[in-house]
Amino acid sequence: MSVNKKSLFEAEDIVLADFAKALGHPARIAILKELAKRKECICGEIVEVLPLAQSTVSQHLQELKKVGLVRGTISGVKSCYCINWENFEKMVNLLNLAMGEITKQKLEDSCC
Amino acid sequence: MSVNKKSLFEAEDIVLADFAKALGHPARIAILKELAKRKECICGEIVEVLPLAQSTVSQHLQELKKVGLVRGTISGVKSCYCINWENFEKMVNLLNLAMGEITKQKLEDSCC
DNA sequence: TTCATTTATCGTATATTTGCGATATACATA
DNA sequence: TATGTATATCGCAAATATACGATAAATGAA
Repeated sequence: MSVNKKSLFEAEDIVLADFAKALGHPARIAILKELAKRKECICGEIVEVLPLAQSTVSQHLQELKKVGLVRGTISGVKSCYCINWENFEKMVNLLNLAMGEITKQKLEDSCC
Repeated sequence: MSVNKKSLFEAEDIVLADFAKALGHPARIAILKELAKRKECICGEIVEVLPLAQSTVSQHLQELKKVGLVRGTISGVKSCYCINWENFEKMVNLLNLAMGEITKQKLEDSCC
């Protein structure tokens, strides 16, 4: 891949693809579910629940942070993670919009 | 990555992650939109629309096929692609379920 | 101050993805 | 039959993702 062609696509599709990619690993889905379920959202608790090394979990957290689905603040030795609801809802809306747009076109007779 | 740890997660999360991963590239989102929009769904038309080489588009199509979002049949020289609505709707349902489950837990007071 | 704890980051290995050109295959048509 | 067209697949290169252990940084506790 000498060049990355992603930028040549529609801006909306790029944003949605980035969100979807963030959901594209079961560890990150599990993390989001875990964050939603808890109030404390401490990193160590997530590490305990997942079958991965601490450094790997930290990496997945950074990735979720990168696309804005998760927010993290340091409170003493521990760090506190939680879902960035504003962006999470933005993602859900984008997903619904795109999937809805596609579904709307569903025809009585598919050609294959 | 000496070992692939994905199989250690919840089956539902794995399925959803696979679907999400398939949506994780703007080319594949564009392909799905294009397939939904057209009746003929011929590969060449998709190649024309996308800023990618024919072989690359073919690869993306195969990936969508692999997760079951797209179905392809050969009709003469040309091949005919279309959305596999059964699986597409399965994906939408899984997405809604998981995202809904997470959103439901949204608390008045986020800790960070 | 010293030690333990928590977490991020670095370095590294390996796997997968992305992308292209070249080529093979299969059909349609002249 | 020979030729052109459409598409899949192969081979390759580069980029990115996945995963871990080791280590650094920061804090809290003894």
